[in-house]
Amino acid sequence: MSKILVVDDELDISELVALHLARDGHECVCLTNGLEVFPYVTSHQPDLIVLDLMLPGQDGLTVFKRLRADSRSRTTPVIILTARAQMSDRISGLELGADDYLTKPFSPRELALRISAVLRRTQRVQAVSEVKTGRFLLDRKNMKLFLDDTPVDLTTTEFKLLATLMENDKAVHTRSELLREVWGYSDEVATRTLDTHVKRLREKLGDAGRHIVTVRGTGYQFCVTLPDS
Amino acid sequence: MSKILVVDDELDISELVALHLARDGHECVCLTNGLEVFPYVTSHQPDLIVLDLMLPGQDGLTVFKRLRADSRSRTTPVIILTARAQMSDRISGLELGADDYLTKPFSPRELALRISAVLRRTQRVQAVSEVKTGRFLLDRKNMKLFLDDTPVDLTTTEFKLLATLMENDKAVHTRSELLREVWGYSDEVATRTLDTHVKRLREKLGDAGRHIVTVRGTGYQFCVTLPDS
DNA sequence: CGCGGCTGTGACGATATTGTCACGAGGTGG
DNA sequence: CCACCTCGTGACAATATCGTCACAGCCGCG
Repeated sequence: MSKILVVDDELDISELVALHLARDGHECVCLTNGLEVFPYVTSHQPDLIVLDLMLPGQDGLTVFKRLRADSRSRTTPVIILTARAQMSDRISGLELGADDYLTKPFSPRELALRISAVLRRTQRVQAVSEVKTGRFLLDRKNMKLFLDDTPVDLTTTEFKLLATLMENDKAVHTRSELLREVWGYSDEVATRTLDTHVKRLREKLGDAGRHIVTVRGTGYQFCVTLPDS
Repeated sequence: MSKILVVDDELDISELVALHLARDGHECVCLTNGLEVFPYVTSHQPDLIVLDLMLPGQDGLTVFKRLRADSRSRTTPVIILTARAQMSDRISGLELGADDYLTKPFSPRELALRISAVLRRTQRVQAVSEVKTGRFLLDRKNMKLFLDDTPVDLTTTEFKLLATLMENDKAVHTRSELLREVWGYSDEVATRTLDTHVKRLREKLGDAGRHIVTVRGTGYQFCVTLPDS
């Protein structure tokens, strides 16, 4: 469900945590060295990071500060793990804007619950702006489409058309409905504009263009799953 | 700065907390009875609620569940106060989506820090003073840009524009959004001001100017990494 | 007071996007 | 099987958007 990065030099803790997270359906990656964190985060974009402060290579607090200073990871949720003796570190972490922290020793169930709570907050925001269905991810806020995680450049009209079609899987949109919602036409017009745009959209989508299904005499629908043929 | 509602039947705790919060510039209101919370929240819309579980009238957990069930308060940040003996309640609170919790006895400073951390997440009150990403280092405090560790002289408007674009990697900023945030325009204006400044900024950045990407029909985005081409 | 730096503006050209047209392909009903 | 209707497509023109440039105004400083 979500990509969780766990950074802890104690392998028994990481493995126990990973087991719990996998049970919740998350994809979990474990790192043990502070120097590995930043390169991993900027290239893999995890949904959440569990970060121990006591790390070899580069200590957790330095790693955290760097994550918060970089525009690619400054909003990535981070839960900091602290030892009881490190009360001052935990307060420093809070001051830097960690999303949560947990004091060792902790129960894996509690960590899993905190992770769920943080993800719920951050994914609630995402749910409003993103539509993810099948091979498609539609980012409304940024007017971007990703197909198989690859960005596809769409014009604003193409994006609006696709977004309208994807709003409800398999919903059939009439031509007049699409012309009204995407183009603002208010009355019946005989125009090939819609056809041309559907064509251009299908071209840009390549083989995934067939997810836009023509309903003859009515309009078009978007189908995530297609019958094999 | 923010309206904080503190709900605790122990007045000495509430008053100590209120004193600390006032020191941080917050406006603090204290309630002692669980039945008073919901009516107050729906009419006053506090920015954050500190909620003790042990309450007369209506216990804190029931109050919290009601807050989360109502659309007016579903997203209001809540920090739950628990006694050490109530470990099961604290986990129940997390499962319901509390933003944080604190176990009694606690230091008022720690609560104040947690409140700041939660408000920071929900309100984006503070911006990181330094943004370092890729070849760029943006020093907000001194209004300085360093490109490949070399200082680049920017005017105040150029700096504000770049800082806004760099806030979140790949976030697309519309023209009207940029005109509002950098120039303070409040309505739609047809102006080439933004284009001219983007041009001047790109000139000063040299080859790194291509990190400012035009999104036709929408505006601009800042991309730390660019596709090779 | 003059000069230089900064900023905003409008005109114009370049580029991208969009709409239209004509024609053919494909589907459907009689 | 044929006529008719609907849709797809390629080419082209129109329109919208962005980039650029030159200039003017403002402000601060020497």
